[in-house]
Amino acid sequence: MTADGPHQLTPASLARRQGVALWRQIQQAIEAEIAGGSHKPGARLPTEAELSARFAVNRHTVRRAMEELEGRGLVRIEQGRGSFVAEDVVDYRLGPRTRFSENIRRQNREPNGRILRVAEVPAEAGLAEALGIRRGRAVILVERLALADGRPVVVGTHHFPAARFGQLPELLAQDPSITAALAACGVPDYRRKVTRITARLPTPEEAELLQQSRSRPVLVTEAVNTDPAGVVVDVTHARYAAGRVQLVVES
Amino acid sequence: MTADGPHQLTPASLARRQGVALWRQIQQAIEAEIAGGSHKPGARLPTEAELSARFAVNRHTVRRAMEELEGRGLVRIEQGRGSFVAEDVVDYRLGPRTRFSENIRRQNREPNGRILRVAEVPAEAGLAEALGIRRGRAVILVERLALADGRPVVVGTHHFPAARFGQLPELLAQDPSITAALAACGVPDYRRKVTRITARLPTPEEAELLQQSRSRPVLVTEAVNTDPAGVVVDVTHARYAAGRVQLVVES
DNA sequence: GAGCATTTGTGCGTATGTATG
DNA sequence: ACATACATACGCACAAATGCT
Repeated sequence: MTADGPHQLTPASLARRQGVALWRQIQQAIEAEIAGGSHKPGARLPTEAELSARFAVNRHTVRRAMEELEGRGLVRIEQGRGSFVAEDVVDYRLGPRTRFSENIRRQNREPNGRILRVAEVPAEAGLAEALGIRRGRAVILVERLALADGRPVVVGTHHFPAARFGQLPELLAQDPSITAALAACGVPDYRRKVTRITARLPTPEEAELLQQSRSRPVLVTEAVNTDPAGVVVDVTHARYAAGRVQLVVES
Repeated sequence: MTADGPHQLTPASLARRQGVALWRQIQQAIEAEIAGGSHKPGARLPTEAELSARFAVNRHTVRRAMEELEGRGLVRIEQGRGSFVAEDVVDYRLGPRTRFSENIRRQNREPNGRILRVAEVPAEAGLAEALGIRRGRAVILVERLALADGRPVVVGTHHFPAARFGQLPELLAQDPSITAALAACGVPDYRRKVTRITARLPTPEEAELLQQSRSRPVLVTEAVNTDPAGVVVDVTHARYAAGRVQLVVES
C-alpha cells in the first residue's frame, strides 16, 4: 500500500448489497472529503476513471454520484476538463427598490449587462392582466443576461406595455441599463410590488446562458414593478443561477 | 399501423447523430404532450418500457429524459408504481409576520405540524453570533415537518437560546405549534428580520421527509426572528418542497 | 401471508461522440 | 493530429417497491 497521491482517503470499502446504493456511498465519501477540506474550493477533483478505480466500480456509478453532488451544489463538472469543487456565492437583495447594478456593487463586484433579445409581441391572457392592458395588445419583451465580475448571475425577461414604452428598443441598443432606459421614458423611479419565488432545474438554454450545469437548480422569480403612481411598469421573469446567488429578503 | 392507445402522438421520429441528444428529444416530446394537454395533471404516464418501445431507444435513454422532466417539476416518478404528471402548487407568503398556519389557511388548506426532534446542543460559531449568545452556550434545536392538507410542504430547523426558552421542549410535546409555545414563554409576538433564499437538490433525508424526488430541488431559507424589543428569538433553517410551494414576497 | 407480475432503481460492460488542451 | 476526460447510448441482469391474487 504505497500512497501515490492525495486522494487515497478511502481506497475501496463500499458495502455491497446492503440497502445503500453504491453511487450514494461514493457521493457521501466525496462529500465528506470536501467538507473535511481534503478538496478545497475551486480545486480539481480526480477524474471519473480514477474514482472508478479507487472505489472499484464502473464509471457510470461514479458519474451518478458526481451528478448528485453537482445538483447539490458541491461540485461543478465540465466536459473535457474535469470536475471541480464549487466556490462562493453572491448575496442578491430583494426589496421594493431592487436594482441589479446597485445590488452587485454593494458586494464589491462589477455589474454588467447584455441584452439578448428585444421583440414586440402580443400579450397573452395572464400577462395582459398583470400589466393592466387588454389581451393581444403589443408588449415590448426584453431579455437580458446580467453578470457580476463577468460571471452570469441572472437571465431576466421583462415585459413592458408597448403603448407607453415604445422607444425602449432604441434606448437599450445604446445603453443596456433598464433603469436608465425607463428614466428616459419618463419613469425616473419604480418599485417592486410582489415577487414570487420557486426553484426548478434549468432548461438547456438557461443552463447555457448561466454557464451552469443542467443538474443545478435555478431560482425563478416573477416580479411586478410599478411607477410612483402605482401603475404597472413591467412584469419580470428572472432566473438566477442558484449556485452563484442567494436571494436576501429584508422585512 | 393500428392505434392501440392514446400515446401514439409521435411513433418514432428521433434525429440520430445530429447534435441533439436522444434523451433530450424524448424529454421535449413528452414535455410538449403535457403542455398540449395530452397528459393531464395527476395522470399516469406510459411505463418506461412502453416509452422505450415507442421511441425505439434503450430504457436508460427514456429514464434520462424522465429524470430531467422530474427535476423540472413536470412529472413525479414512483418506484414500483409509475410516473405521473405533476399537480398544483401552494403560495407561501414571506413577510415580517410569517406564520405557517395562517399562511396555509389563507390558501384554504388545512395546516398541520409534526415535531421530528427536539434537542439541546451547544451553539457553534455562526449560530451563536446570529443569536447574540456566546459560542458553546446551549441552544434548543427543534426540527419540525409542516404539512398542508396532509402533504409535506416544509421541514424547518429552529434554534432558540436555551437560557430564555428552556421550557420549549415540554411545551411542544403538548402542542406542536411553535407560535403557541413561544407565547407561553413570554413572547406573544415576533417578527422576521431577514430571509436568505437559495435552492439546491435535497439530501436523501429531506427528500424522504418531504416525500419528494431526489431530483426535485428544495427552496432553502435562513431566517432570523426577533421579539418586539428587537432581541433575536430564533434562527430558522427551512427547506421547502419546490414542487409544492412558491414563496411570495410582498414589498 | 406467500407468491407473482409489473414497474422503477442500480450496476456492469462496451462502444462511440464531443469538448479541451 | 493526438491524448484526455466527460457525454451519450445500447444491452443485459438483478434489486426493490408496489399491487394483485
